[in-house]
Amino acid sequence: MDLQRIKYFLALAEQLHYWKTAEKVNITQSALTRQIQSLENELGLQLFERNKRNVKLTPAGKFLKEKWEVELSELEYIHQFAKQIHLGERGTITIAHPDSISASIMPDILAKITQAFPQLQIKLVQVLYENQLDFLKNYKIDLAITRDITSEQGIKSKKIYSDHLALVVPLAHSFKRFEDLSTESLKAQKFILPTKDEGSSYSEIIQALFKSYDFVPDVFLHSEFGSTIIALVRKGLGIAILPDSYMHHQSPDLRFIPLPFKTDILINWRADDHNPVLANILKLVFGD
Amino acid sequence: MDLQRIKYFLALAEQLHYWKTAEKVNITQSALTRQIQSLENELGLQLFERNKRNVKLTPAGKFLKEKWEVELSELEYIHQFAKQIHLGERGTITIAHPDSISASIMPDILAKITQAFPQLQIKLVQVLYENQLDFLKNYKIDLAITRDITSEQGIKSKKIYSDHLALVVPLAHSFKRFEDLSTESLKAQKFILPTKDEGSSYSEIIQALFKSYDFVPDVFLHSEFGSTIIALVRKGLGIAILPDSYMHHQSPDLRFIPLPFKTDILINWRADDHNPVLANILKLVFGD
DNA sequence: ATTTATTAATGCGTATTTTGCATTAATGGA
DNA sequence: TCCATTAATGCAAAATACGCATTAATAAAT
Repeated sequence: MDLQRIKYFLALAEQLHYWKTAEKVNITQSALTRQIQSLENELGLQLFERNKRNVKLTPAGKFLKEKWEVELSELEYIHQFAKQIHLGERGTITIAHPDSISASIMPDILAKITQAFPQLQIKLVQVLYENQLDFLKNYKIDLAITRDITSEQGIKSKKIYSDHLALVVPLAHSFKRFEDLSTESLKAQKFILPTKDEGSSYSEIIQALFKSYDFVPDVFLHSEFGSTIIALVRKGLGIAILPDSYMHHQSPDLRFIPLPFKTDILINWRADDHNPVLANILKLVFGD
Repeated sequence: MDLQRIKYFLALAEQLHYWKTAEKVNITQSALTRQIQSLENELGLQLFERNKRNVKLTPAGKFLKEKWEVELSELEYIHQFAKQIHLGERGTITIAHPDSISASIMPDILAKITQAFPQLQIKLVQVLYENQLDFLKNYKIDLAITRDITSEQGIKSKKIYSDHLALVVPLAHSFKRFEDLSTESLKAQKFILPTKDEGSSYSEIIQALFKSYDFVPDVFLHSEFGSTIIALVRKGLGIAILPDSYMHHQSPDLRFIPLPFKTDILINWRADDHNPVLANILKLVFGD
């Protein structure tokens, strides 16, 4: 059954006149007659009660007019919706990102996305560092924003930002500026650091930092969660090293002392992911 | 857009394999390929992500699979429903009938209808005698059961039943049997009779009855409603003449004395009414 | 009663679309 | 590197849809 036929039927059901209807839908009266006839045959019922003079809907025709009108407009809506999905204007994308950037570049990225594609549904999730790539490969997330470089097969990555590491100390602490730091003064500190992850490029940078001062830090606590670390530093339990993105989190009683070490933020996605939503987002993020 | 195409799409979306699907839906792989292609063109989007080796739904395709499945089954249901309307198995019919038969032949008729066509919706209405034909012609009712013969243009009628008139008296009344009646004894009675309607064949029969006894009755009250008349007789306010169908109404303290006058019950409908529901009901009522 | 105007159905030739067959081209696995 | 698999495509045949002209039925006008 052709939907076009149903449209012809609806037009005729409105006009109840073959000639006028045929003209309106841009076919000849003969074609219209046959379209209606074949529609009737296909359904095995009569749609119109007609003689050579008058056209009138049968009860079944009246019923179908009402139902088909609804059904067709539903279909039209569905097709529009599908088109939007095709164009990547509609759909869902799940993004994992580290806590550190949730107050710095994430708001910018999200603002850009929602402005360009207001119909998009974005799910933000927190994923442990070690799970990020697994989740990406297993379609649990579509986009992973990380500080780690990966050379995994089938995953594409691109740097979108880089920030400096910073030493985080309470306001009252004796460290005020970078120049206050020395191997001696650092050795005396208790450190709160991120979980040391084998092969994580982020923890390698931190290790490189300590190596530049040529000592092994006294780490009394590891945590994967920046906000936990910040809370502990604020309580005076130690000092930390964090990306200076955390400065954007409101922490009035802390001091961030920038260090000459940079940490990159990368965006990772499946190379074979053809979801148009992803393509749009990547275009948006790299576009300018 | 042909619904058949959508069915092909759904089959392929299930199998994700052109050859197997083509075999299943009884066309060649080449035809299926082209059907999907033209569907994609028509919608302006891609349904499958495919190379020479694998077939996979795109996000839009996945969305449409779900939606179309629902929509198609809805359409199928609608078409079945319409078919039932066409066959007169489904729909609404409005019937007017006199109060007198609501406990005699109406239950039989209604039982027959609901048994044969359980999906039918029947509306019963009470209409004043004088309005019956008007309502019928103006599509306010579809079937009028009356005691009056009509020769109205465009209305068809057929007798379905006839019952006797009966004299209705309180049990204590001196009239016990038909033989008790005489012109003299009748003259002494007070009568409660139906509204005298010009040209109504029913009131003509009652007039004929009195003429056979050769007197003019003392009518102290007219009412169109049989149940009102019965209530008045029970209170001892007079005696009445009613169709003996009223015997089926529970009236323990009344006596019905059958009279040798018959009154017909007719069923009336519009001659140009092609509603299949009507045809079915007429067939049922006259069928046996 | 007869004529006229209107209008849905239909016969027929043409144009368009769809189909099947055979072949091609791409791809994953041995 | 070769082979098996499988979606796409060229082409001719079949099916379908279309428009034109005509027909048949009917309501309105005379």
